[in-house]
Amino acid sequence: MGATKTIHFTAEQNTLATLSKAIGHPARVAIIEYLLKVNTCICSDIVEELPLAQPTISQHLKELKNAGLIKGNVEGNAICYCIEEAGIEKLKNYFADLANTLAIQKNQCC
Amino acid sequence: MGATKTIHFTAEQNTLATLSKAIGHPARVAIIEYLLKVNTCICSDIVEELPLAQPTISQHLKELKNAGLIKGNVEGNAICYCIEEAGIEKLKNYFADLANTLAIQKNQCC
DNA sequence: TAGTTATATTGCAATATTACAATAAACTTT
DNA sequence: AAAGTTTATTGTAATATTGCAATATAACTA
Repeated sequence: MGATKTIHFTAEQNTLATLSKAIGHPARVAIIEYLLKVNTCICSDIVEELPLAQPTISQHLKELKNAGLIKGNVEGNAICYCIEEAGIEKLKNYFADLANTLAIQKNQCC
Repeated sequence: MGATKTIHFTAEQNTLATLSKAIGHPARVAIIEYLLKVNTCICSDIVEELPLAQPTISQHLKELKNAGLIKGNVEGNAICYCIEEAGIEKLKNYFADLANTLAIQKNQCC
C-alpha cells in the first residue's frame, strides 16, 4: 500500500486535492508569491530568490505547472513563467463556496 | 535530505502550505465535504461513507485537526467532528486576495 | 565554433505519506 | 462485570516527496 486511492473519489475532489497539494509546500507558495510580485513574468531569478538549489526549484516549478497553477513560455534560452489564473480561480471559488455554505449554516455544532 | 526546509520561509508561507497540504488529499476533501453536508456534526459515520479503513480515516482526521481545518468534541464514547471555520476562512481569504491582485494586474504576461 | 547562460533530467539519499491489520483505550449498554 | 461501540495508536509495508550533485539539453553570444 502507500499510494493514494484516487479512484475512489470524484474528479472534483481529486482536482481540488491536486491543486491544494501543489501549494502545500512553502517553496511553492513562495514561488507563486514571487511571480505575483514581479508581475511581469520572470524566469528563474527565482533561483536567486529562494534558498534552494536550481534542480529543486525546477522540480517545484514542474509540479506547479502540472497542477495548472503556473504556465511557462520559452523565450530565447530562458523560460518565462507566470501564474495561470484558471488554477487560482478554481481554488478561490472552492473555498469561497465552502466558507459561504458554512456561514449560512451558522456552524451550529460542537 | 528529504525534509521540507520550513525554516527558510515565512510563517505565513508555512501556514498556508500546511493548510493547503492538509486538503491536498482526496479523502480529506471528501471528509470536509461530508462534514459540510451533514451540517450537524457527525462522528465517524465517515468510516461508512469513505472507502478507507477506520485507522486510515482516523489518521486523516488527525491531520485535518492538526492543520486547524476541523475540530472534535468528545461526546460520550464518540467524537463529534466539525469544520473549523477559521481555517477555511484563511484559505478563502488568501486565494481571494491572490485572485484579486491577479485581476488588477490583468495578468499581462506570457 | 567555443564558451556562456538558463533550464531540465537523472540518480540517489533522506524523509514523509498513505494504507491497513492488530490492538488498545474509553465509554455505553446490557 | 461482560459485551459492544467508537476512536486512537502501534507497527509495518508500499509509495511519494524533498533536496541536491552531476550531467544533459538548448539557445544565445562572442
